[in-house]
Amino acid sequence: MPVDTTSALLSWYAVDKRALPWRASGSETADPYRVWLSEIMLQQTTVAAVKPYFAAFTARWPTVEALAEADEAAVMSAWAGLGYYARARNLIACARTVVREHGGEFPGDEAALLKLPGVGAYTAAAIAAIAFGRRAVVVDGNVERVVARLFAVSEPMPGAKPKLRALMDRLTPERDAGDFAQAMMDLGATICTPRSPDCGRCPVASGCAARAEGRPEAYPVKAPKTAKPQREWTGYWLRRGGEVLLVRRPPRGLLGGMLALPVEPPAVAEWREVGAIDHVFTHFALTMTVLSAEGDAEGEWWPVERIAEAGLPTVFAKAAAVAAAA
DNA sequence: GAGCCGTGGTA
DNA sequence: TTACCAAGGCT
Repeated sequence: MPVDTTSALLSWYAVDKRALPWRASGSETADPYRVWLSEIMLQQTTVAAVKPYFAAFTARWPTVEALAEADEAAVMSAWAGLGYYARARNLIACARTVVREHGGEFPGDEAALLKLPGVGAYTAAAIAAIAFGRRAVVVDGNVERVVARLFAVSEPMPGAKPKLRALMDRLTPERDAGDFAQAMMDLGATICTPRSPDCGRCPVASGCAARAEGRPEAYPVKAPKTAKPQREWTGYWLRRGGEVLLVRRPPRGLLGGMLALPVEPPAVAEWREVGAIDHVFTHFALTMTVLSAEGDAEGEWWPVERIAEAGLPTVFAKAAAVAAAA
């Protein structure tokens, strides 16, 4: 390579890194709690979406001890709208594990981090490197894309993952592994983007094999995706005076543990159709017909005027908006 | 290993 | 509008 890719990226990052709320500035030491919280929130989620949730969580629960003592329903409600709700369930379990089994201090070892709920290979490596200065090979979607382009890896995903990790291992320095990982992720997020990489601004373009081939956006190679099935649900808006019936969904699976509208009919006679909403999940598309009635049943009764504070997942927030307007 | 698991932004 | 995509983890 014409330039040392690792050194060039570290130099670029020192000057052009993004200022992010969970990122230590200047000579500050990264707070493992904030690094962990941000990494969990950032899983498959954009920086822009995470920012307000990170601010709200750190204001309300400034330490892992505070989060460990939090009411579970309050945490689930605070997470509402961010998606992938298993992350919130694991967040609580992880905070309690850190307090109970690690004296309230996050472990610095990658292997110990990997045992925590909700912490997988990527997150364990990221926390070890960023919050504890350990050398760890951090591989996320950005890293896979950047590395696939740097080396023009032609093997399709996900089969190429081991090769991409080995290449990242080769690039990762002994010191500054955390900065290097964040440099790779910043590069992937801002310059080496999926659809239209801005090679003119890239600090390592001269060493990029995909750039040399002329089609950097062709990497990483991916297999075609299958179409999403369409599903139909019915949502029930049961009113009792100024209140509406909500139910707690089962602890696992789709929207697990979240407050929701019933999707099985409460035993009420006179249902009236008030509208329908469309929503797209990761693996299926949904049309939900919304029925309304007056009556009584078992569950949590919530004031209709304060439905926005209930912490409903977006699909049910849409349905509630349709029903409340009818 | 492959399917499950949300949401909002972008082209 | 449709399709793709984002600092993945769990089973």
